[in-house]
Amino acid sequence: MNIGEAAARTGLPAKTIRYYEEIRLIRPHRAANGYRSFNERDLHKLSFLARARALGFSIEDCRMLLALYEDETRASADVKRVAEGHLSRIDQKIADLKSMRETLSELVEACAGDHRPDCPILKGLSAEPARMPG
Amino acid sequence: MNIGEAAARTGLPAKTIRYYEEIRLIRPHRAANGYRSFNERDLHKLSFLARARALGFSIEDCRMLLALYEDETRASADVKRVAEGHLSRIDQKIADLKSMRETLSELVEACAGDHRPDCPILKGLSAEPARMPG
DNA sequence: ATGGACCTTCCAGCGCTGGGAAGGTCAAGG
DNA sequence: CCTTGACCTTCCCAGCGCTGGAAGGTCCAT
Repeated sequence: MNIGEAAARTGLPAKTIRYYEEIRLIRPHRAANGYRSFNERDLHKLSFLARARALGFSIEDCRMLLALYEDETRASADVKRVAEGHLSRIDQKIADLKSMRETLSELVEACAGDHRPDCPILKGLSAEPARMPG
Repeated sequence: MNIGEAAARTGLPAKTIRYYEEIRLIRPHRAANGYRSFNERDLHKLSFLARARALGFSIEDCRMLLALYEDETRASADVKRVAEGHLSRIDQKIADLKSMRETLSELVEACAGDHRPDCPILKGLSAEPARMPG
């Protein structure tokens, strides 16, 4: 099938599929007219990529996971290692965001949000953030 | 002072400071020899930017916040609106990451992580993710 | 005069698309 | 047979927010 149908069936934009081919994640055949030609195997790989990307795996993680997916002799430990690495990166991001959220919401709550110029948010951004007042 | 000292005192890399000038967030003077020359006001703005960026504000948010910071007649409501917008983006990101984390950790926990090829993580990525089995 | 630390500009790249131009190909309809 | 329009192709530019490197100018100490 052509790229349009592959896009429709995997939910990935055609642009993204071309990009995945460019970076050698997939290697669809070419028809005589030069069009990419996708088989069921390609579709599976694309769907796999779509799900892995939706879980936030980097492209390089995806490349590794796809290789393991295709390797019948893999050890599940190898897969698990990749996933655990990603999990800890997610945890780190969540922690960072929560910390930002904490600071920011304190500032927002302290701000009257009216017509006056006095603003704790700007004060907080212009001064070294004071530590817990206690 | 030169860019090196400005970098040391704000904690921002010199490259980043040059970039901020390029996108017109700051406009340091130039000395006769062509070197950028930073005054205290520039330093304050750079520190402000460093803190705003550390809280995850986008460059465009920073541009807006900096303009409000410099405008003595601002309304704190305008600042608050920017901050609240950012706060809700943070909340959305946290929610997304938590959702990823949830799915991923279920898969990781189900994986034996041994020498055998059987792997629930790969299975989960290759099949339509099953909804709660209940 | 020389060395090295500093400064300058410009160019390219990261991951991951998205947008759009310019052009080839195909199937259907007049 | 020719046109229309949907599809496909490649290529290049843009964006985020820097970051790296190359090539070269400036300054200061020795």
